[in-house]
Amino acid sequence: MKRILIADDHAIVRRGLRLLLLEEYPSAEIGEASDAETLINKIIQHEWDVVICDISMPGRSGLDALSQIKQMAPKLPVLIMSMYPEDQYALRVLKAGAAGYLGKETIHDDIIKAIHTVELGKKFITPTIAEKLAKAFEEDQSDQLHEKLSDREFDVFKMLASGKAVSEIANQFALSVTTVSTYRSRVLEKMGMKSNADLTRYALEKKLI
Amino acid sequence: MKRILIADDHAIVRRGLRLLLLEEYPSAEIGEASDAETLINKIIQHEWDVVICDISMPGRSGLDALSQIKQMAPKLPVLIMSMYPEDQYALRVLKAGAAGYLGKETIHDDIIKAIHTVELGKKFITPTIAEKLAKAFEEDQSDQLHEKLSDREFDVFKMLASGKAVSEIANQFALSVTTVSTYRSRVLEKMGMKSNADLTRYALEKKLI
DNA sequence: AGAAACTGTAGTAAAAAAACTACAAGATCA
DNA sequence: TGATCTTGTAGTTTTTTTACTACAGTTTCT
Repeated sequence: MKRILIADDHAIVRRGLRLLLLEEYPSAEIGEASDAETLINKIIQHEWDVVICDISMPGRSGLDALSQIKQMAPKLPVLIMSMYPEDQYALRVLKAGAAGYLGKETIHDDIIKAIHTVELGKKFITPTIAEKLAKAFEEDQSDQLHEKLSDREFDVFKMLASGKAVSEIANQFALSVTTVSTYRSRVLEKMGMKSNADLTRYALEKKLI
Repeated sequence: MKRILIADDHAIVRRGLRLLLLEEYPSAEIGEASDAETLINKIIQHEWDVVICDISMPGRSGLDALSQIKQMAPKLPVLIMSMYPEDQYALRVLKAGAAGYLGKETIHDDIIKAIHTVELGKKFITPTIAEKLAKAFEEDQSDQLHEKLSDREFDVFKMLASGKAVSEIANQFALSVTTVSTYRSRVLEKMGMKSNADLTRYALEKKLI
């Protein structure tokens, strides 16, 4: 009698997933949430065995929700789904505590396998991701976040970290404000951070400024 | 043959000051600037003995200009004028390197006296300010900037320093965004800082977060 | 007691930033 | 050698932030 909670903003996806799961576990209890808030509430109100959560719900909230869940219920396994291929974001998601990453190539069997795996408290790692993990580990990527930045991104990063406004930076580099803004987004994305203050903290810690 | 540079955005004030100065120094060379940029340019182009600068030129630029001047020409004495009474901001101005603070009660004689004083490389301090200085010193105010904040301001300060957005804070305290924004302005003003990154740095240094 | 300053609060309007989107050229991986 | 990623760049639209301003209680000097 599994209790599985699905979070995705597309009703179609939820429906598909539900059918797929019921096929395997006919008597399972399936919950649905269409946004991060509902997801959190359902987790508070009820116990679940596994959560399957799309990362790109409205408002970038997949990762946010994940960290919130990890605080509230550290043991509840959360499988993160994504429409993106198994790129570097998979690592970030795992770092944030996900029990597994289901990329866009994921097929039926993978999902069932993933559920079995994470229920045992283990992580579901596809071979592709395993390799990335190994590489990341070797490069100690997690400790040198900023090395993943391109030159331009790094410039922008340093200036943001020291408190410069996007417009100031644009001015100084003679770029459009939106360009600098895009760099900022990428920097935050790549470094898995969400505010300039995080950048400042990081830079201070690493003595980059 | 004194060379005095006046910076104020009101033509009337510049004119009045010019006449007043010429009365005392008939052969003085008087320069005028109506905004911070012009002020900086005139300082680059020409040597001056004293600068008299209003603190509230368009865009909060009085203090900014002062620190820029202090970097370019550390020895050039800058007298800061202000329409505000000699309150706590006088201290901030002095801390930023001004040679003296001329408040709204300043009279003719004070200005002349101030010029004489600062030309000798000394600071022009009125008794009122001297007292404030002493008190500030005693309280080591300069090292405990955050103690000047009110409770609400301090709350907001901490949250800003840890990277919360104004809107998040407003939400959490159930206040209007503009209210929180006002607190932010006051915090920045009181602490003599200009960006959230400064707050973060300060808070980290003092281990407040 | 009275003036001046400080605090908590918010509206309006203007400015800035963020999210999204797009695209071409170069890098890379399979 | 294609397919996929990354990088540099920017426009549009939506959301946030900021600058000003205001105002009524409190507190604080004189």
